[in-house]
Amino acid sequence: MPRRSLIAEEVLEIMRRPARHCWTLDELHDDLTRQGLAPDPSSVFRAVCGLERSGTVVRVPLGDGRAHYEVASEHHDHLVCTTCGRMEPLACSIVADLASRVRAWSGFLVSGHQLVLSGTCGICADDAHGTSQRGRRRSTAQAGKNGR
Amino acid sequence: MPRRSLIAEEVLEIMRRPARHCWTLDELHDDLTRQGLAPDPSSVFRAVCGLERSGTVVRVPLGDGRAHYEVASEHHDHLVCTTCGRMEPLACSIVADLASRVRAWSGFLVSGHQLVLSGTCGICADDAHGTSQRGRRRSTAQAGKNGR
DNA sequence: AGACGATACGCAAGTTGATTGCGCAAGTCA
DNA sequence: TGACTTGCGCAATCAACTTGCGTATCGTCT
Repeated sequence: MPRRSLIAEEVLEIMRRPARHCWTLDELHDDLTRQGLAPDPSSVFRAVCGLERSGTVVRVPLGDGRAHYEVASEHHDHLVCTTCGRMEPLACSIVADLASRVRAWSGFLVSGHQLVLSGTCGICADDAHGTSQRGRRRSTAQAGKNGR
Repeated sequence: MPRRSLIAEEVLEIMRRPARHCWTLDELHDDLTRQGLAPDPSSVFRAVCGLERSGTVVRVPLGDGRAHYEVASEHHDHLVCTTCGRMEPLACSIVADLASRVRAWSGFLVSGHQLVLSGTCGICADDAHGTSQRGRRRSTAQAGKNGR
């Protein structure tokens, strides 16, 4: 039996929380630190690596030059709100027929895809219009985080 | 008048060649070196930065942790062959109706997207099957270039 | 033509995020 | 309990990108 790793367990529990959908190593490390554990970044990295190796979490290339991780589940795509920075999963069935269309179109055999949609999430759109009479949940939404 | 930059001009000319569709800084630097110029990598970086700032080229986040650049044109998406490493542009109209579907589906206002399809290109699929009744249109496939 | 200011570019160093080596401590198994 | 394995902190390394600085060169102005 593999020896249990405290950090890996905590990481997994953090990642299973619905508050957020996708984590960078940094964010995980911050969360762990906030919880009282103050692990070394390398330990977080190793924990996530282990989880990835075991197939529990997957790495999501979001195109911002950092590694993002999420718990493994049905393949899905991602919506990134450019206003609040939140990320939402997007049922991938919505692009399911793409493969066959592409194949017919160019002979390319699609075996996987990575789609990231950016724009404004419902909440932020409401805010912008001032219509916002709604219980705006907005997690720790750290805004921005653009530019490298 | 801005002073002309030899490197930027060469970079642009390389990127306009049809042989390839998407370049990393390294690849550009290699090509330039092969041409006899042997610029400093930082100069290539600055040249590309300038071109990007002027809107002549755009950075394409391909999710492999490196910066890829291509000449700016109509927005399009990308097909990456996992066998030969080639990258092809994919007319983006093929995912054009996605935005409205997503909006209806989740209230998310899509303003942009980045889609990378991976799989096997027609050539590699033919090769694998030996069936090679290739009539498939295709440009100059240069192989290799996987791995990090 | 010569002076001058701005820019390109090479060199070297710095930054950032990811990854690895090493050694100690703690857990597991026999 | 002793040997072996594994988790984890610390520090170092790596890769890709980015920046600072000094010099060479260009374009313009007089």
